[in-house]
Amino acid sequence: MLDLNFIREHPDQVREALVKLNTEAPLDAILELDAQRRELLREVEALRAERNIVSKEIGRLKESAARQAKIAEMRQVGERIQALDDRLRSVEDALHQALLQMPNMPHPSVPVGPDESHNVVVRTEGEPRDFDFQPLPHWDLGEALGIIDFERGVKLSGTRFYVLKGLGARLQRALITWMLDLHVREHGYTEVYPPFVVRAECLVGTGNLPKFGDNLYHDVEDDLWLIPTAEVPVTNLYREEILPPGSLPIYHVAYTPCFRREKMSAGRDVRGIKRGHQFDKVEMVKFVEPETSMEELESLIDNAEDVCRRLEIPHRVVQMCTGDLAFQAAVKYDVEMWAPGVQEWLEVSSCSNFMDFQARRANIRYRPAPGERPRFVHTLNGSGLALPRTLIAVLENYQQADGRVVVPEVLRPYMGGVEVIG
RNA sequence: GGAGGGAUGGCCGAGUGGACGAUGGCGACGGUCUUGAAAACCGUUGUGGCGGCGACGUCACCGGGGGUUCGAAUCCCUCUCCCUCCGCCA
Repeated sequence: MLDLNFIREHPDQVREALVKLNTEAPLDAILELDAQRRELLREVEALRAERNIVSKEIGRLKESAARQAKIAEMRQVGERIQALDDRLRSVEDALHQALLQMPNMPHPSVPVGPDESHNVVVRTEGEPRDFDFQPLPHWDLGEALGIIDFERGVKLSGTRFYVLKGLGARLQRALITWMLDLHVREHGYTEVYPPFVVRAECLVGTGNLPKFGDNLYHDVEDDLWLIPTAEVPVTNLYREEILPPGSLPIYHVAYTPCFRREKMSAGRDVRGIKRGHQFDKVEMVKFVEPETSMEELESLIDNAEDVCRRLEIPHRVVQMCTGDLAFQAAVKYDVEMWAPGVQEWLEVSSCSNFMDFQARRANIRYRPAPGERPRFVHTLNGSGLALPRTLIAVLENYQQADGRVVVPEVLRPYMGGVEVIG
């Protein structure tokens, strides 16, 4: 959510940003509703002040004609307050709804462009391996090795579901545990195990609702939502809280499954395990002081890249241009691993600085020092990493001519010493 | 799932229609006293909206929302959460 004061004072900046984002939002409605709200507030508060004073007088007066007259007078005032309150409430509801539709403002450093074709490759690390044979895509490797079962996944749950089996399941579990250990031991994160279903408020807090409900699984009976990412429960850990002085920065890392209906991506990437309705992810979430958030973003990206480095898989960092920026993000970088089988760069991590956008929605504040006024924190998050795509990259980069897959060095202790799959 | 009891400030806890944004205690912070500390004593100690350059004024907030009333922490409705007992259960 944007600061209403900011919108009121800089409507032209906001309008300009919307053009850069190549999107639309109810800016004019917000300005209009805000003006109405303030006018109504002024009126209703003056009446309330009057009523407060006279009501106290009434309490002191003995029963008399004068007292009855004042009561009658205040009854009228009460009716006017009631009427104004009703209008005020509907204006505030409409204003709030409109504000929830407003995307974050892009950070000044974000390159301007209409769509993903204008994203910028910031750096590339590692050399793609030289193959003396034709590297296979993971779906062929996985099936041949008996570690991915697509058909039975579909039998159980429909399209975009699959089953990992044997050393395939083990490899994913090894990756998860190793990544968690890496972020906890080397990068200073505290591990969190959150609920996988949340209330709607949490999704509003992170920015998934109300705009992107189509992409979520919703249990109607209990009105709970399956999380699309650990970002949702972990960011909302401190919803409606004022963190005491000295709390920041907070670094959390969580492993969770993620559930996405993918209605918006129907038909894309249907082959393999790249895009499923359910996938695992290790997610890093940071709560920091506003002044530090851009540096914190750098180290967050580096933490994600470190996973790639240690797995010895080539990766690159891509900065999203304004037209490809997520609704909630002020800045966003993707980390992509090279996958030689499918011959593409796979997005294994998405690292964003939301500034105070989520903090406003979720009302997450901190107190800089004892006695000082609370301020909104800045929130950031980044995958560290998404499992299916990392699994793809491992399988495809470490495949041998005979179809077997070598286990990356760092994972062997987590694989019970297994060095080769197949 | 059934029955009952609760939710008040950082914490504990009083308050059942009018001087209550809220008694008191604890904690924290500042001060007096002291060589220093403790004790004692004094003081400070929530969040947000609106108006104002500002001192400040004003409105709202006693779990959330709605209602009754001239007036609500207090009465009514509703939702959420917590606790106790019973049932079921990995």
